[in-house]
Amino acid sequence: MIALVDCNNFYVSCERVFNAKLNGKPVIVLSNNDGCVIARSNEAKVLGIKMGQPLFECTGIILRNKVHVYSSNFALYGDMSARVMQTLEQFAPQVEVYSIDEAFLCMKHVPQEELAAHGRMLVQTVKQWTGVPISIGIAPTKTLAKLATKIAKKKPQHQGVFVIHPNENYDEILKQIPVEDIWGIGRQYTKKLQWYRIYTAYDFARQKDDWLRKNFTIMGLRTAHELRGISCIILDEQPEAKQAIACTRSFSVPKKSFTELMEAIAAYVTRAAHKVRTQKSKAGGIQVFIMTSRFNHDVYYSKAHTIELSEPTDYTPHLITAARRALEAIFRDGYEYKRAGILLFDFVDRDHTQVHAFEHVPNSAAHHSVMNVVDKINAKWGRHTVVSGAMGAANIKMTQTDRTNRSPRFTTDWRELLVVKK
DNA sequence: TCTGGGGTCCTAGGACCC
DNA sequence: TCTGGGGTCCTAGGACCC
Repeated sequence: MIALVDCNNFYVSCERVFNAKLNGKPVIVLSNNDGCVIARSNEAKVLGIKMGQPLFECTGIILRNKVHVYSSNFALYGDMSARVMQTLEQFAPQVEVYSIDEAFLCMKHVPQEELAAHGRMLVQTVKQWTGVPISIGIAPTKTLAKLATKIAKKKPQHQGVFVIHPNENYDEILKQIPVEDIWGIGRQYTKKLQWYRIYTAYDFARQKDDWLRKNFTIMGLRTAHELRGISCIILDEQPEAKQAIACTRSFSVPKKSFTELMEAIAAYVTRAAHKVRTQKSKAGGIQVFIMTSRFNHDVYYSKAHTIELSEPTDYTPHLITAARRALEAIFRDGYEYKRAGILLFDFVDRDHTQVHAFEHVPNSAAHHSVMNVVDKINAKWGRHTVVSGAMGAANIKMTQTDRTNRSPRFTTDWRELLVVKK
């Protein structure tokens, strides 16, 4: 049996841990630049605020209902996530951290008849140790565990836990689940399924294998099997190193000049390169992309350029140089760029890199030491203590993004600890 | 006026090889 | 009228996830 633990309205719950006044009130958390709604308390959901909705579309609702609005504070959410995961790891032999607010747990050490009670114990413990409310679905497969979690959330009588037992007939449960609520069925597939008059998880699971395979690829077939109780997606405790690492941002104020864009891109490369070093890889390629607002169709410009590096590297200055070449290839004067980003990929293991036969790579050991020292200093004194000059002052803290209502970094910055009493 | 960011996997089709 | 038949690799694009 597999359990899926899902933190309820995670970002909102993180804010509530440090601000009890928010309990019972409508609260939302916004994306970068305070652009879209990315988390909502139950009270905010009831008001009709949608996931991903642009802020300007719901200002009316917000003002009328005194909705509490927060800019995103990922330093806080990331740290709270780690606390939740550490707690879970004490109660399960295997834990797969699936996202910032979700984890799959192996439940095979718990007897069938004790699963629900065990789940309730986890709910209580995580709440007590971290302050974060969670819901748990337990089932024979990951896809069913996902469904079980949805049910657990919807019905308070379950106390945050819902179990689908392998031997029970759960057709009635599947009949209540619309196809769009199935893990792996998104917007396009929902449309397609409805066209075929397939409306519930029950309908979907009953379709013939070859038809599923043909219309929804191997992924759709796998999903159907999982709904039938046949496990196809294994618990993956240690996911592979990433195949690509990206850093992209929208700008609150559009950028027009090459210099401005290049400074932003240097900042993104710096971030991504640090992540690459953390997973002990070197990147063999880099892609840079820039685009104008995708909502203005009259003057839309969007272009990407990829550079293959002659030698895989994790050395920030080399990556910035390559990024500059890529930007030179796609930059056009006269546009108002609204978004830019970089992607690093084609990773090789840092410790097993092949040296190019004819190209002498000078100082590669020195480069390694430099990056090592930079990373150590930044880990100790803060991410922006030593940065590349190419970034430009404005980009050092990526301050081009607006976050007017960010809460303090309660758990990761000594200067921003929660003040109980002055 | 204002619209997030970071990933994964699969498939079809073309290039190329023997 | 006939016009080989498989492979592999790469890429772009489309779907999905949170």
